[in-house]
Amino acid sequence: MGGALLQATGSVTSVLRRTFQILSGVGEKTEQKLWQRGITTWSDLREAGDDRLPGRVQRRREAHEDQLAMAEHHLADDHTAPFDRWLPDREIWRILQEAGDRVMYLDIETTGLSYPEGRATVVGAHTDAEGTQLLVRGQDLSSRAVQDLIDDAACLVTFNGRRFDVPWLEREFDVSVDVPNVDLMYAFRRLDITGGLKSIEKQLGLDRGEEIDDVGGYEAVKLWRRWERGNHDALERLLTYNEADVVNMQPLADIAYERLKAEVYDPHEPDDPQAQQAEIPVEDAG
DNA sequence: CGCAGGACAGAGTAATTCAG
DNA sequence: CTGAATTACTCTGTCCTGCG
Repeated sequence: MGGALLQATGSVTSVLRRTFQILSGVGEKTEQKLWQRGITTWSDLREAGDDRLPGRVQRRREAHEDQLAMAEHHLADDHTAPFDRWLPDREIWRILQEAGDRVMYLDIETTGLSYPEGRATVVGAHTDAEGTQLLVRGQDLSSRAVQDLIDDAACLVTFNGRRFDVPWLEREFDVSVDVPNVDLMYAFRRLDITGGLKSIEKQLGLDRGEEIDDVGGYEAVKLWRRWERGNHDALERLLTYNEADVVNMQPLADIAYERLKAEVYDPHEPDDPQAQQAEIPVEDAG
């Protein structure tokens, strides 16, 4: 695999640093056009002559330079938060690789679906750096603890968390969540993989321990009630369940990232004279 | 069971391309 | 070059989803 090393230059640059949709007036199509013309990184864009750029990009050059400088600046400081606002929602997954081991997989259990009748019972988080932390109501679950947890993250990964977990935490614990949130539900929906977390795990062949295979969301509510009535095992089971959720989200996120990258970026890779891919159709009419 | 917000469709506007 | 046709982007409004 001698030659692969040279080509690997391309894959070292994360998708986020190939992303032009953070720029004004640049959407999906314009970004693809840039990629196909061999302008694949931010520095490519800065160095490209006007003759290689679509008109709408030429005309916005000054604004784009400011926007790129801003993006570089935030990235250098590990501030991924602004990208959550700059990127169209469907592309927020591109932040994932940038956050490295500060990606936090987050999942909460509650006593029901609606607030404020329901209350959070377990807040579970998993990171490569810290492992799994489970905050339990009545023990170590507090606004402070939740805020500390979130402040450590450069990026959250949740399942339906944009609509459930994160707004819930913001309301019940009055925390501010100033980090991007990659919601795997939407990432997978984009890959035509639909269903709940457990269903998707199954579809992808990920197995959780069989002793909690049958635990669903509503079961988590009942487990908490049993624990409140004095059943110690019920809490153990609930915690095992929550931990499985946050731990399993990591491979899910990896799969989603790789597949989305393959779907979104790879088909628009520029023709590389060193890597003659015979199957790239040449259909450029201009 | 309630909900925020994502997908999708349609309309309106701006930019780009193309024929002549 | 010009005007028309095409393409891209943005905004608004509906519908629908999976969370415990």
